[in-house]
Formats: sequence, C-alpha cells, structure tokens
Amino acid sequence: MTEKIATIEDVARHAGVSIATVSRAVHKPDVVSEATREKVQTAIAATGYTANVMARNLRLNRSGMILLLVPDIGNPFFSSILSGIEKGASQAGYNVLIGDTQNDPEREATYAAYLRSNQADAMILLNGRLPAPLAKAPVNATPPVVIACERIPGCALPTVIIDNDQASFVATRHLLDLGHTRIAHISGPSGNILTTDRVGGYRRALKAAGIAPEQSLVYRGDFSIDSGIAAGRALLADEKTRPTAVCCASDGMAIGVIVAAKEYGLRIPEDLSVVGFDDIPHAAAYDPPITTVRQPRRRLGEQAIKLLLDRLGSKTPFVNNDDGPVIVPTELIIRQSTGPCPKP
Amino acid sequence: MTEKIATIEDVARHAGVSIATVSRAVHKPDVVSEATREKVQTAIAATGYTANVMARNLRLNRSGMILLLVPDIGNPFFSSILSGIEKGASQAGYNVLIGDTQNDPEREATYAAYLRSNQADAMILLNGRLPAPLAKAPVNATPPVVIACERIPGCALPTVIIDNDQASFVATRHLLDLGHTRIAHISGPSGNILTTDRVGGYRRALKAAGIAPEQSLVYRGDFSIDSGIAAGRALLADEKTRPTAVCCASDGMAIGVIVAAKEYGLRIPEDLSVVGFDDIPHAAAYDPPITTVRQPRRRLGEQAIKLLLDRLGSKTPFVNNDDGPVIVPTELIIRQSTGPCPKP
DNA sequence: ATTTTGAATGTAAACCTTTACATTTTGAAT
DNA sequence: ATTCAAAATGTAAAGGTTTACATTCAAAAT
Repeated sequence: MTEKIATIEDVARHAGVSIATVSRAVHKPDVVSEATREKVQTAIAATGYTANVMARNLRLNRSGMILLLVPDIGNPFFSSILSGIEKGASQAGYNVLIGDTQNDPEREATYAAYLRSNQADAMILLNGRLPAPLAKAPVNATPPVVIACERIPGCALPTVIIDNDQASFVATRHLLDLGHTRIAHISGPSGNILTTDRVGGYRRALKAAGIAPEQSLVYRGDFSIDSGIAAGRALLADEKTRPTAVCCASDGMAIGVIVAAKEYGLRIPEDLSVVGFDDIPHAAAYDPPITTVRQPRRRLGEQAIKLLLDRLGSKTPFVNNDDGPVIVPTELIIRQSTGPCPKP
Repeated sequence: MTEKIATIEDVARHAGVSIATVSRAVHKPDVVSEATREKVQTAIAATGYTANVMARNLRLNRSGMILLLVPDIGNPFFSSILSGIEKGASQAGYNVLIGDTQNDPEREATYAAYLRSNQADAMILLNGRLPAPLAKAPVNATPPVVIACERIPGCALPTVIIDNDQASFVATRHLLDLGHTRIAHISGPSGNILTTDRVGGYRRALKAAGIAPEQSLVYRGDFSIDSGIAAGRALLADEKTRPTAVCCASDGMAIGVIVAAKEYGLRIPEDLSVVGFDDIPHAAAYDPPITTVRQPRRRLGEQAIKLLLDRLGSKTPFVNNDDGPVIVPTELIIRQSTGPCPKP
C-alpha cells in the first residue's frame, strides 16, 4: 500500500552512479560533470526523490527550525510580527515553529528544551521571560536566542523593542495637551515588563505636568477586551471621582473601556477620551476610531529575525552589542476617541 | 566554548552499561532491572543528557510534526481553531508547524512537500485547496491529511466543517423575519467554497421567501474590514436602490459595512441591519454589538486534530467514513446590529 | 549436578544523508 | 608514449538513535 519512498540510493542506482555523486549533483553542482548532473536530474525526476530532511539534518547537525515563543497566539497583535519573522526565516531556509506558551512557565521550559534536543536551532522570545533552563545556563554560554517585544531586564541577549516608557509618555502627554488632568491608566498584568514601562511613562508625563499620580487611577488588566470592560466599569462607576481620560496599554482594553463608558451613557470623546496601544486593524474601524500608539509590528518581526540570522550566520556570540537593544520607533495615531477635556 | 552536548553514549559510559540498555531504561523501563534503571537515571542527570530528537526521529521514521496550512495567520478567526489543534497535538506528543500560505499555490506546494521529505507526519488543511502535489497523487494513496473549515469538493479525505449553506440561510432568514426584503450579501473571494456555500444559503432563503435574488445585491469581499468598507460604500451609495439589510460572510466585513453606513449617516439597526459571520471577540464589543453566526472554532480545531490522531493511530486509511464530513453546529447570535425593516 | 527457563544485557545493523579521503579518469604537457 | 595535474567519481565513516538477535547469567526444575 504505502508506496516506498525513494531514497538517494534509488536515485544512484537509477542513474548508475554512487550516492555521493547524487548528493554532490544536488548540493555542489559545479563539482560534478555536466553529463552526470543531467543523468542525476533525470533519475530524480523518474524516482520522485525528495531528500529525507531528517537524515540530512542529523548529518548536518541542524534542524532548520526556529522556535518562536509567544504568550498568546490568539492576540492579533502578534500575527503581523509573526508574519515578518516567518518571511525572513523562510527566505533563509528556516521554518518557524510557534510555541504558544499561555504564560505558563512549564510550557516555556518544555519548548526551551527543544534547543538542547536539536529540535530547534534558535529561538525568538516574545513572551518577556527567559525560560528556566536558559536562565540557569552559565554566563558565558550564549544560546542562539533573540528577544523581541518584551525586554528582559538584566539579560544581555540581543533584543529588539519599542520604547514603551516613551510611547506611553507621549500618549499621556497627548491627553494632557488636550487639557485633561484626571487621567487614568489601564495597564497590563503585574509582573509584565510592559506594565512597568508603560505605567512608568504615564507617571513621568503626569509629573512633568506637575500632576501627582493617583494610585486609584491605575487599573490592572490583561490586554483583553473583557479586562478593559471590567476596568472601565470600575473606574467610571463613581461620577464624582471619574477621570476624563483613560490611557490603555492595549487597543483591546481601550475598546473595553469605551464599551463600559457607553453603558454609563458617556460620549466618546466629548465626555471621556480614550487612548489605546498597538494600533490593531480594529482600532481604526471602531466607533469612534481609536487614538492609539502604533507599533511597527511587522518591522519588529523583521528586525528580530534579521538579528537572529545575522548572529547565526556570522558566529558572533549571542550578546547585545554595546549599543544595547535595537529600538524601533512608534507613532501616536490621533483619531477620534480623544478630544478636549470637558468643561465642568 | 560550545559545551559538548551529551549523547546516549556518554550516558552509557557513565552508567557502565551499553547504549541499548540506556535506550531501554528510558523507553521500556519494565524490561530493565531496577538497579540498572537507577544507574541510568543518575547518569542522565549527571550528564544532562537530552535525546537528540533528530536522530531518534530518523530511526523511527517520523517527525513528530503536524503541518497546519492556513490561508492567513493574521485573521483572528483562525487563532482559536489553531489553539484547539495545538492542544490536542501536544497531548499526543506532536508539534504543530503552521504554514501561512497567503493563498499562494506555490507556498502550498512547498509545504505539502514536507510530507514527502519527512518533515511532517501529517497535515491539516484550513485553506480549502488541495496542494498540487497531493492532488496529483494516485487515487488509492491516502495521504495523512485532514481538511477543516473549507471543504474541498470531490475530495474524500476526512473533513470537519460547519454547514455554511445552512448557517447563511438562517442568518438571511433572520433578516427576512424582521421584515426586510432588500437584503444584500457580501461574500468572500470568488473561487472560495465558503463563498459558494454562503451565497447559496442566502439565495435559498430569499427564494424560500418568494423573493427573486438580485445580482447587484451580491458583492465580493475578501473577509477583511477594508473590503467590507469598500463593499458598503458601493452598496449604500445610491439612496434609491439601497438595501435595508446586509448579510456578511465575516465579522470583519460586517464591521466595514457599518463603518461605511455611518459615513452615509445611517443608523444601525434603525436604518440598516447588518449580520456578520464567525463571532470573533470584536463582534460583541462593537458599537452596536453585531448579530452574527457563531462558529465553534475551538471545537472545529479539536475535531480536526481528533480525526487526524484517530486515523494516525489506527492505521485506518485516510478517507471519509461513509457518513461524510463531520459537521459541527453553528448558532445565530442575535445582538443589536439587526432590527425591524424601517417603514418607508 | 545438570538442564531448562526467563530475565537482563550486549552487539551490531539500520535509518538516510553528507563529506573527507582514496581512487579512477581525462586531458594536457612533456 | 609517458608523466603529471586536475577533474570526476567512488568508498566508507559519521551523525545519534532504536531494536532484532545473540549472549550471558541466575534461578528454578529436573
């Protein structure tokens, strides 16, 4: 039933040459005579031969696989990054294996083991945490790992990120410029470096404007729409203490806040201004279109894979240059979810 | 520098046994004596041994990889399906390699070649098209392939889908029940089976209500928000011929239509009713929340991987049972984007 | 004491490549 | 014709596993 798959030996027999010659005809055509090369080509076509990648990789001691760890593949934020990475990788002859870690350290560890077991040649981390087995590695061992999106403090591995602190600063200042003074911030989950950095930028902007940050105006979410709704309901419940503007760490949460605001009968942006983060496609199509910080997601992915391939190719050790992480610029996209502070 | 990675031989030496015993101690513990098993365990721990998966797979003639072909990883519709598949696969010890084909037949062919070259043990197709190399395969050869989401007409491979015709019928009838008679349909790209089936259900519902389908009320999109905006602008431009309801083949396009409708000053649902398809998370959070056909996406994924693993395990040939494709039920979720037909 | 059995372990082949090295062939230079 | 160099090809090892088969060993049965 299962038709036997042709091996290099079948091709060799068919072409009347040795297996070494077949291999050379394929991989080093210039070292083989014109006539033989053709014989081999014919034989390959005749047998329908495809090299057994597993055997090949075993011999070459590589897997041709790049492992990509993402916290949540369901988040559309990652998909463009991913496609940037995928494109670069496949051009260089690599496949991208996506590991959806769901923020589970155990899953991270499992995937990280792929490096040791030769299932992956390199790894890109989008999840902001060094898997345990890697963290334990000796200092001078530099695993082929690149970090993107979420920097890992104290980790010297090559990194490509945006300046989250600054981006959040700019977003908050946009609201300040519109005259808002009671500005809330809906952050990511605690322990997440994005949370730290973006809350930091928010506070810095307030302080720069001479406003004392209030603890009660910072609310934790998890980047999802639902967490934005919950945060919005809590923040906006009390008419007296209600902020006039909210700065969110994701577009999803911004949408959630707007949903909650509408429940309270608030108009956007007349009664409440809302800023998002990421600029996912749905941000522009929402009602109202959402002012947000655009992340150059595709570029993030492209830079990450570039950094990785450069290092893999050049045998330069996997440590950051002295210049530190690569930082790709963000842009505040002003749409219609933000407006002047309402007069009391 | 690069610390030598321990092989099974190192473990054997360390434990004072043969490599065969090491292998057995790991994979067939019951056939090895208690004492030896412990010696081996100690040796493994001491050497930090991890089996070279490549060598192992070469020997076992498997790759442990399931290839998943999706037309567009950026479409959030796929992510839940994906996570359902991933979960089932990893429980069975498989990895999922995602191939983003971008609807490019060449990329599809490239990925399909992975099956031959032992880079993947099986394949799940979400892209509605049999890659060329597979289509050419002899009739009785049944490659380990499962089809999900988009059925392939005339293809006997195991398939799990929703009843697109019926779902579209129900969505359209919902609008008819509300008194609408001028109902437009925004479809997927031509050549896509989803387009055929959903347009079919739409027409069937109209006919059942005694309404003659109008060609000008069917507009092609590509499932994206932008294509929905374009379709909406075209459909709603002329006040005289404007439909009072639109049935869309994706939530993204429904959102696009609403964006366009608002440009014309139309209120949803008072002036125009809109139905989506898929029930992505953003559908419920939109303003207004969108009436849509919920696809049980996670279940689709789970069923697909189940079908695949069953076949892989049982050596049953990869053809559909006589019962035909597995059909998972859909549900019309009625929200606030649909309402009674406006009185003229 | 000898044979038989069964369990535990070892030996070596096989999986399919790539490639260093050895050998043969070719063609030019003597 | 002979020699030599270069080009083309072949041989065999290596890569790390798993496993069929062979061997050893201890204990039970005779």
